[in-house]
Amino acid sequence: MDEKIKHFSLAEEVYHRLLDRIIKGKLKEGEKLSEENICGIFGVSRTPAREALMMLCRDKLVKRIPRRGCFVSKFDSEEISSLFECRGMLECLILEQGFENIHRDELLELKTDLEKSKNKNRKQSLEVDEKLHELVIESSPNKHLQEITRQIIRQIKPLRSWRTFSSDDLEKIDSERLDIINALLANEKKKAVRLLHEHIIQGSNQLKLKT
Amino acid sequence: MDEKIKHFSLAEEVYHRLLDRIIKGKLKEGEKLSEENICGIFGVSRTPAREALMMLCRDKLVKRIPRRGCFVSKFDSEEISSLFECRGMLECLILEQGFENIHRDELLELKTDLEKSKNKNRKQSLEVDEKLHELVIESSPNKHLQEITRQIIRQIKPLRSWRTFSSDDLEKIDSERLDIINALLANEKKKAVRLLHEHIIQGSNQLKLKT
DNA sequence: ACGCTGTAAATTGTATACAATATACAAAAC
DNA sequence: GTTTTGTATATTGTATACAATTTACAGCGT
Repeated sequence: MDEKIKHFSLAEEVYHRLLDRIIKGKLKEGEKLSEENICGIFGVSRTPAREALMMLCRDKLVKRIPRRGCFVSKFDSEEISSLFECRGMLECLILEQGFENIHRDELLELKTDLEKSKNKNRKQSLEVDEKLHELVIESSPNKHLQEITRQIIRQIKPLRSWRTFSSDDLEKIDSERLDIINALLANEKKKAVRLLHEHIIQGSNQLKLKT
Repeated sequence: MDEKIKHFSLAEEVYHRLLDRIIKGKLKEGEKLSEENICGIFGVSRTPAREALMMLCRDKLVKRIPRRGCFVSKFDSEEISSLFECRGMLECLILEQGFENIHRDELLELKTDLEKSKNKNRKQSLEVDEKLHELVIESSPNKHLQEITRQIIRQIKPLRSWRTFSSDDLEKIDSERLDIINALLANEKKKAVRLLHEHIIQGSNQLKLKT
């Protein structure tokens, strides 16, 4: 499925494929990523392998220790809190300012998707989640604020795969999302911001239970 | 002056020296940074030169166009506004939450520095500015929010060197800073936040005049 | 004079070879 | 048995060689 995307360079291709593995949890936190290994897996030389690792370091998904190598980033409970709090602050800041810019039609579409995905597979649920937050982010007129918010979310992504959710959890999360969408549709700004914040912190708490 | 710092690798050393040149405006916006040139200047091979360029891309100070090379980032008037607005939002968000955490003693020290640097050289003025904003940033209990705020500021740094300020401008900026410090010392939170925001937007406007 | 085309030069992307350092493990000292 | 130390191995950091692509420019035609 990644095959369709044509990359400019091998480095980019290796980067995207490693990124995918990290996000999907196939590479676990703390795992060593040696350059030779990557060369072997993807059939490239060390140069693009190294560059791919540097890009993952930029995303904070990999940590490089000089002369010792690269490791999939590890997050303790405190850092998870910190990341989600930061995300919460940014998204709420955006929503407070961009509330009026959210398109009702996309919101309604999302609501339909959400109702369809209810009681369905987890993948669809994640897609709806991403769309909802992306809709919020896009409401900001400030591209840089958008970018750093996406950056924080990218950092959080792998965490979700390291945790399995109960169907109860999933249902609760879905209903939180529905509430947010409804508040947005009803033009209830303050409520929407509050719910969005609670939803994000809630996500943090569920992840921390596992750790 | 950079010589004192011992770096782990050549790549890091080249990175820091290029960074310095960009921030000081010795490398102008849009300028081509070919790998061979960098090799020649710093006496290293292409590998560390390339890696240094990648690090500058991470900082958004350099833009890489595939198969065409790297160029010092260029900012149009709109992007400058956007960057400063983003910075303003982040610093104000931090100050609103971290107001109580700002140390009075460091603030008083800074005030002394500011009064000493008044009517002195521009370099000292810049140092006071950095300290003030760093003091605000450190007041946030959230390390990630701190980091992304510093990231935005780093992106803005070169802009200042591309503009020469009149002594009137400098005096005005200094007085703005003093007002902020006084508001912080007087525990006038709302006023401090408002002044901080105005100060940052003011900085943006002064830069845009040139562009 | 202007624009097109093709070839040569220059530059980036990739692979590989070499150097410096860290890791692992075995032997010796306690 | 534990710790230390030295050597071999493995891995990262750096340099260089090769491939692919872009850029520059001369030559040609109109």
